[in-house]
Amino acid sequence: MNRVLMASRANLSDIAKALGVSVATVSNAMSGKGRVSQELGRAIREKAKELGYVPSLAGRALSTGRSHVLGLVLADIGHPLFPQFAQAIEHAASEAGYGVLIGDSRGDVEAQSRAIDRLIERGADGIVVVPRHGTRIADIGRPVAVIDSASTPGNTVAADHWNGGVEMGRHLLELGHRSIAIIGLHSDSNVQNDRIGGIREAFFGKGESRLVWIGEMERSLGSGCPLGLVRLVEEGVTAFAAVSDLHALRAITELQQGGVSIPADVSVTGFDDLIWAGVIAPSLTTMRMNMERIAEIAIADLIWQIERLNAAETAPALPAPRHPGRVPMQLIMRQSSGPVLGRSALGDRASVHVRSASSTATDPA
Amino acid sequence: MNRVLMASRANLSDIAKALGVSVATVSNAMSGKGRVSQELGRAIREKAKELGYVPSLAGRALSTGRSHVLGLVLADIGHPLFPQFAQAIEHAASEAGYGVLIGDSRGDVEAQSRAIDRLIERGADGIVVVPRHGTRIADIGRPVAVIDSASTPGNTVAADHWNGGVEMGRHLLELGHRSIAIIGLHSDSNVQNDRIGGIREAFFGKGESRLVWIGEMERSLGSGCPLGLVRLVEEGVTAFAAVSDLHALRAITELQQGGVSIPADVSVTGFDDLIWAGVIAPSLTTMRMNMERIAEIAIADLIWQIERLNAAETAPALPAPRHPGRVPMQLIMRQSSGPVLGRSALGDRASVHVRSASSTATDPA
DNA sequence: GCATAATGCTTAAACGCTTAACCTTCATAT
DNA sequence: ATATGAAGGTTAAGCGTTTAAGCATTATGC
Repeated sequence: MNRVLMASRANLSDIAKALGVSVATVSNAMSGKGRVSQELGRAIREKAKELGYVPSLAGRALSTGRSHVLGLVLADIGHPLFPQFAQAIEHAASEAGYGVLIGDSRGDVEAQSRAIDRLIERGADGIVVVPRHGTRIADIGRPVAVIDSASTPGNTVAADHWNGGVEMGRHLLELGHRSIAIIGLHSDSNVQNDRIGGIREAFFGKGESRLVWIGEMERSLGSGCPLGLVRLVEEGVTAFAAVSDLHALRAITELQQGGVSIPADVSVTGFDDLIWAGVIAPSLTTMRMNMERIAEIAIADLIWQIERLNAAETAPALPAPRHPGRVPMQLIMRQSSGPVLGRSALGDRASVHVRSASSTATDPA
Repeated sequence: MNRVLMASRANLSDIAKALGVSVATVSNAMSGKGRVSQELGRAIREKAKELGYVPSLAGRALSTGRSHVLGLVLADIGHPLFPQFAQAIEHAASEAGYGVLIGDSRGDVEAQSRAIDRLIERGADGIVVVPRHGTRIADIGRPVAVIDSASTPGNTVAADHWNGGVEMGRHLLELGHRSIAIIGLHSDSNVQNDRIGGIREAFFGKGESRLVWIGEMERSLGSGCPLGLVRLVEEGVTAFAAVSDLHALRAITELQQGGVSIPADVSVTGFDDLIWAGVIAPSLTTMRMNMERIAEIAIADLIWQIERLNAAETAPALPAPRHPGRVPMQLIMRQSSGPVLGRSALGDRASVHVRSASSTATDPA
């Protein structure tokens, strides 16, 4: 029965007492639900403001059975994209009057379910999950919105990774690239597979694309091992399309270290537009998700589910807010991708050395 | 009065009814507070498990006035370090039985206070703040733990950025570097200032250190502009100590693009050990915070404050858990820092040219 | 002019939990 | 033998909100 923390906070009954009305009336006036006269309503709201009234979420939660809190579970909370997610989700949720409780799954699949359970126990009305690659979210007895990839079963909304891939492929084609290497981590991520699929679709019949799986190489050569990209350049690859900025960064530094100039000698592109993408040299051409939109949709869907549960048998059928499900990605063109220069891409290492001087990709030297 | 969401959840009274005892007894048995016989206690806990009892946080919160939820406000939620923070805080809080509600301040100072207010309104028992540079946290009427830098007023706990700087400076000195450039963003970040101060302290009397402020350069040259680091190399700088991996990355790519080889020609070091620090080429030598420890301390302090408020006049004085306040940082040695090679650092661009693929800014042509 | 309805408000119960206060019963000290 | 106290419960109040139901009072329909 501790009153210290909440000390000075006025509650409904304070307002009621001050105005000589009943608590119920005050509640009605504040929520606009019951029947209250115009003037009394105004007076109450005024008094509320005057007393600095802030509704007690705990009281409300107890009474309504809804906490107005959403859980956010990122499978890989360590992922650099997490901030963007968190920010977008928090914003969208907050706009809708919900708070966001974070859950950590420490990367591991089983822990993911535990994290979800914990959030539910804490009273979350619904959960937003960005699942670990290849995980299927078990049916917990509460609304869930899954953000992953359109090809993930149960997916609610996602960036259109496939089309993003297609666009990225086209971008490279337009620049004249005909032989590229796609860099991915491993094949059990739906997101990556979609992106790769898109790129390949764009290249189908128009160019050659080979695959570099970082995961496999690291399994045999150890984490952080060189990817042998310079050799690929010698073999004629003129562009590297990484499915994540993280891998693109790795590629750029490895190539630069190997004396390959970007974008003069080869182009490198990424995905996600991570925070540093714009400030490295050369700045990274990448494909960006519309997080705000994705978050909005996920939250809207979640809230719709929650409200539907409430309406239950009462209302016949709340109209489902049908959304696109796939949100377009946006190509951010920067310096790391450029036109293929007119030279035999193969074996001409000497010219690479000479010309690479500056990033003036157009220098005919 | 909606029962749908919480549908099947058993409550204390269900257990009480099933066992023919009073609710209070069940509550006591579960919390271990009141007086309950061994056997009854066991029986109750058993029944609770059988019925899948999960305490209602809302009920408890309403009754005790404590929500067991902490707020986390990152000034710059977009910062790449955020995931680490969030993860560590969530873990520490969760261990202590608290949930973590996130608040977004969208970078801006005034929004930071609003975010804090919102969390308080949502009933957070206390707040963890990683403030925006140079912000002072106003006294909200609730426990706060500030994580920033020891030189920030009101700071609760922080990595020992200064000593981290000293260690980094020593590391470079040991490698033979006598002329370095320190790269920072702007001078109103206490964290950066501490790091810089430490590095300079190490170099004091033993070598020369100059400063590069990215913020200033960008103000005149535009965001993402080149920092002119190659020129500094020509002037004799043999190492760049960035106060953040973000800037180190920028330096590495710019140097590599300029044909400077790392670590053969110059060394580059960072701070924070961001996720990609280990996989770029060359992998980045950096200074890492002990987030787990910092989070632990912050949470412990917060909970202590909360409990003290509860104890109020009751107990005379809970012993304050005095903690170090500054948590040591750890040097992660990787490939980007190496010994100064035996050559005149100045003007010997030829050797640089030969070894590195290309050059431009330095090309005498 | 009378049944009916709408309006404006109050009463009271409920949500699930905690906790102070009280009531037995039995063991121990005096 | 009687006061004392501990042990093991129970009762009941309270946290702040919502909401169904009730009750006057005033407006509306015919």
